[in-house]
Amino acid sequence: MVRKLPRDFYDRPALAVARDLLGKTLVLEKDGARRAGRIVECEAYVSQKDLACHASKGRTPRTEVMFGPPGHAYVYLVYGMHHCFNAVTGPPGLAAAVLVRALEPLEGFASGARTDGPGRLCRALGLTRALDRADLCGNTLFIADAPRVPRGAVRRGPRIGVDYAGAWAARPYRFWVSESRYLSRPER
DNA sequence: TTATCGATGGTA
DNA sequence: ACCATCGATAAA
Repeated sequence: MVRKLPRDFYDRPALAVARDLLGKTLVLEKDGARRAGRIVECEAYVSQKDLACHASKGRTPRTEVMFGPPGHAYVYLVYGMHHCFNAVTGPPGLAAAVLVRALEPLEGFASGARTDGPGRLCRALGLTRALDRADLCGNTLFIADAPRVPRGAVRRGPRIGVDYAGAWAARPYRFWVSESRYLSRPER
């Protein structure tokens, strides 16, 4: 059994957390079933000033968790049907999070289940807003430590689907493991 | 293969 | 009215 990431891991800038989450293992234990996948793609939403970050519109019931302590889940519904999972980062008062966009399946997934894409991975895990605000240092939903992905295997580029965010949309806040076959967008 | 489009509901 | 998406369908 590998070590669960401690709260300190999340208590850093979202960009650092995003980069370091590559290679780590996202685990959901539910009804005695354990599902786990290796994070191969994620995006940082860095602060309230980040126009692509949901918290940029201020503190609301939905975004409240991002303003709270690090190491909690922010799970929301997009387009009326897809859930997206984020890990809240940084100290209380700084609203930031990392969106997990793709997993390499490791354990417990139905055969043929797809984990490439933020909506698909949540569906494959059975992860919904029931776990919004869950403590990632708890025993249901957490991220386990795993070997660091070497610098040469990490790529970064603009985030997906945030063209409305002006200059923020162009910033290279998306990180992925080069040559993974499980990316939400094929590489090259 | 790429391109386009509709589903669907919480949020503001 | 707007989406941090996805799957189906059409075109080529």
